[in-house]
Amino acid sequence: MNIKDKVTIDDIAISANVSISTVSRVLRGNVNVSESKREAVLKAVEELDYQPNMFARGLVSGQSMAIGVLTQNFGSPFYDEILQGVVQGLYGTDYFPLFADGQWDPEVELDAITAMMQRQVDGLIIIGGFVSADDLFQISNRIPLIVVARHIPDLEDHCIYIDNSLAAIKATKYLLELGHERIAHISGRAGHPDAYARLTGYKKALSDAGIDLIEALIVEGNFRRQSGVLAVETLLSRGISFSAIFSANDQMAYGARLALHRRGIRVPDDLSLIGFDDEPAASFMIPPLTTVRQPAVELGFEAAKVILAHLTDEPFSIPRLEAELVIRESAAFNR
Amino acid sequence: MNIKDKVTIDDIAISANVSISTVSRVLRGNVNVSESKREAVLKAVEELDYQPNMFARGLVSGQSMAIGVLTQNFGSPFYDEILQGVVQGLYGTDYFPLFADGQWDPEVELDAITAMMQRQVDGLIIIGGFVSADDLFQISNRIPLIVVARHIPDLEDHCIYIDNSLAAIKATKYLLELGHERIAHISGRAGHPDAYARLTGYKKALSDAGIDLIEALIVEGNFRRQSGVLAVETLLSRGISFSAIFSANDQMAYGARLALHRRGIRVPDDLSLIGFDDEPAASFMIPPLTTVRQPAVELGFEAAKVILAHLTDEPFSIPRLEAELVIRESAAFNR
DNA sequence: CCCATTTATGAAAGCGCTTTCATAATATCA
DNA sequence: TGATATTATGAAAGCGCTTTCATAAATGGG
Repeated sequence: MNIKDKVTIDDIAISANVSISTVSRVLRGNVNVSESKREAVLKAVEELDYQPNMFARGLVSGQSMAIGVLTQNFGSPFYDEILQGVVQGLYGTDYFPLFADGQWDPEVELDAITAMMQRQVDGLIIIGGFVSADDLFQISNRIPLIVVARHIPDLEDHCIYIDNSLAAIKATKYLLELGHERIAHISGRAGHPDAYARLTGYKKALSDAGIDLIEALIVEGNFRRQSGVLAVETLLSRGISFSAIFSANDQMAYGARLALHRRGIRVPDDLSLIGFDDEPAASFMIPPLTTVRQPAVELGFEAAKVILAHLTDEPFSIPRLEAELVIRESAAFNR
Repeated sequence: MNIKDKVTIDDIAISANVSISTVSRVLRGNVNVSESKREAVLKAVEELDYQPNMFARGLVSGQSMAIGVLTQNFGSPFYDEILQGVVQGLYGTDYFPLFADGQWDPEVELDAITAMMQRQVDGLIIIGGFVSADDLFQISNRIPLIVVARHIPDLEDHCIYIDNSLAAIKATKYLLELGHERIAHISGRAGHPDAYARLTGYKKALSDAGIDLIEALIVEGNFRRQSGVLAVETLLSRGISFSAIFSANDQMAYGARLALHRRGIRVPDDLSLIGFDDEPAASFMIPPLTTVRQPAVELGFEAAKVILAHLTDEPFSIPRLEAELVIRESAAFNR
């Protein structure tokens, strides 16, 4: 058919023997066009395999029909699930998602946001990340913005997130109910709000139960698997006894599990282990991991829906989602 | 500063008291402009926080400075690693990746490709997928195209992939060397070329070793974890003895591992297990999974580099990458 | 110190599309 | 049947930018 040279609206107009205005009209489909011309145009479009140039279209309409989606890392199960939610939420609509990877680095994130805004995205979904609240605030009054899995007080009605502290309380409480008193905690990356909230929840649950906090039972991880093994090594080397571990995410729980395995410590017979996130892989851990489920897909899905509502001026409200405990086999009664 | 209304090149021109031509020139930076005006322009750009409209720029230049990247599924570790490679390969260049998720569905894939082409991407990287060779061929002579992790005979010099059959031979051979003779195989999704190639390699290795193929030792999976557990159930229910399993990917190996765990079959003591891909999580399986490593990140990185070379008319050649066996602890001598 | 170059700059065209505006064709009603 | 309201259609403007073209200013050589 056509080799290389792009087919433009002019080609269609000529081929269908109408003006470009008419071509545009049948393509947009919102104005009256006689049946005969409509058919002629459609036929020409078909024959020449015409694909409208979104740049030209966007330039005049001011809309790109694209939504920028900034994730932190392709390959991070929790974030990937949110992404899937966004994909699902946008599928079948006229909007196309433009994804970017922030690499856990505020500078890269900002670059990506700039690049997306230069590409005239009609809205922005930012998943987690470290961009300052200030910057986000600036962005939010330039373009519809939804922040997922992160809570920014000044941007209350732009944030879809779950209460991490509450979720951590659920996890810790469950361990408490199983009779564990000396519960270790592998915390998340220092300075990360989620890490902080989960740690806070852990402490709260303990104090609510009237149990004294033992600082030596807390080890700092960075949310990555390897830091889970390191954490267990550290914990063990401290020589304090404990019967359960609450890990601030599943990834580190896997690492912890491996370290325990190497030491011949059985889970849950000798030690109970509980994670956070409920990644798809969690139910395939040996033994299947008891964890706190974050409704990741829903988070992404809702974000897509809310931003869509934004763009179409429909009313909407930020949904409030909650984490729930998923009981599997990695935690058992203390004995 | 500026609330909502977009700053255009005209605003800069007025503010810097020069013509828009001059503004454009200092921004593009390839023509002489007097130092004083250059500074004035830069200052205005800074003050007004001007961000060029890529649509306008792309419309006239015919270039979008964007590269479309089609993956199959955000959250699929192997694909995500390739994506990371692409991100790394493109980082710091003037090109921005536009990602799309094909959802393992040729129709969705085609839609995504269309959407990206309408957005005038300068090049396309397609990772795996089911788009017909024919369609890909069409695409390839419209736009620079690189296909990753898939081999299409007619598009030899557009494909970056590894020899899956050879890789499967390595895995099977290793099991053979460990003294296993009755080796089961959990194959990948029916109709998938990689699945077929790996199955072929498995058969080849057996026949090379003079071992008769036992059809009942082959179970069909679909590359997902759950199918791994099903596969083991099926295998076990067939009542044939076997001392090792070669799974066509790591995901199914995890599933298999869980099923084995449930049955109380120890790995590797009672049964050896070997995977394919070497996902990041593989080394955290209990026990750490022996597997065939696909150089996923490199695959993506090279794809980015090759397409970049394409776009800048630099010479390049398609790199040939190979899989290698990663020996960990899930496979042991047969006894 | 004058004429030929070179350099800096603005005006204007044009990228592919949408949409207003004007006009021609057609339908509607008293 | 004539006047008016509707409907269909093309011409043209304009979206924000890059780049050619033309011109004015600066430079240099004899």
